[in-house]
Amino acid sequence: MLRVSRLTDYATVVMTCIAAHPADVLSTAQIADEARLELPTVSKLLKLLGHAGLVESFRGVNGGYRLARPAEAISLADIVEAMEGPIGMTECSVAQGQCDRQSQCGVSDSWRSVSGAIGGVLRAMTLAQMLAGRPTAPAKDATQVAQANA
Amino acid sequence: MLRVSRLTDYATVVMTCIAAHPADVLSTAQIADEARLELPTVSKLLKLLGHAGLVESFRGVNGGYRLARPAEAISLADIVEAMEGPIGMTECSVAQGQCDRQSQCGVSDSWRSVSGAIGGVLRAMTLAQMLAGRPTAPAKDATQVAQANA
DNA sequence: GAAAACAGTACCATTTTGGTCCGGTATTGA
DNA sequence: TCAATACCGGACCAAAATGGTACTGTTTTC
Ligand code: FES
Ligand code: FES
Repeated sequence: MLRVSRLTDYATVVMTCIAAHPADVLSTAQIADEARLELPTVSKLLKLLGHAGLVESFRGVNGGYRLARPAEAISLADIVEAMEGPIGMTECSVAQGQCDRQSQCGVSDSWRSVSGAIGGVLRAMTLAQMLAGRPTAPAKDATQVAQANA
Repeated sequence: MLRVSRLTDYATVVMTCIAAHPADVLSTAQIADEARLELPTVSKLLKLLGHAGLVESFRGVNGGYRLARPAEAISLADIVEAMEGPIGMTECSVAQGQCDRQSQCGVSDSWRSVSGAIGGVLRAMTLAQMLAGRPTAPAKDATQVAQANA
């Protein structure tokens, strides 16, 4: 179904919850409650997101998490990459030289091209736009352009 | 890694092989040989592609497969949908109402938007372009537009 | 009617995913 | 000082998806 993993979906939910309280440091329990997700799951998500530098963590009593940058400076691509690693549509295109067919294979260049385009779409969607929950104009423009080119 | 399944990758290889011989009806064995893939695997792929109406099949001696439409009229989106079903980035966005969080969840609209944009990118890449193996200008344009919007 | 070649389906091994748990460490504050 | 809070880093497991293969049936040609 060409889908993103469920954890990645949840990660966006968690990030919007955190972004909704820009001033506060929220504990995992608070975030889990607000996102309506299980606490251990949220904990795992936040570890990944922290590792990617998207959230800051604070230990000890009254510890928790906070966005590391303003929501405008965090894109959907950042979140997806934090959860799933680099964006590449095919195995061949990331593991350069692993596929013994690559020399004769004419499609790898095309796949790399569309991977880049999809990365662009993901970069165009910011956390701030997701928080607003509105139609998000830029992605729509990209759709129209792509369709016009087809 | 936000990747398409390996079978889908192989499907594009198989489709370009078939497209390279627009006049002939190729047997599964010939296609497997040309694509350097295992015969049973190619057989499975072609069955799927046939169901989706992308290739025509002919039974009996000297049977085989042929493109159902010209390569210019087959997009990467067609192939991906044939292999993986409808393009939707999240489980929630396809199974409307399955997710009990949907009412409070503010991100589903954003995901739907990017799913549409990504569908546009996939629709913009035709089999003919993949066959040419060249940089494929349209997808690049889409990338630039998306990045400009970011 | 024999051979060629696709159709359908069932099956299994492996990998990936989703989800949970636990011992360790840092911070706060009584 | 010391206990409570809360993140950190793993290990761990069950379930699902994936990929690959095999087998039986049907259609067409010669
Ligand atoms: S590069 Fe591996 S199949 Fe194309
Ligand atoms: S609609 Fe299911 S998590 Fe957003």
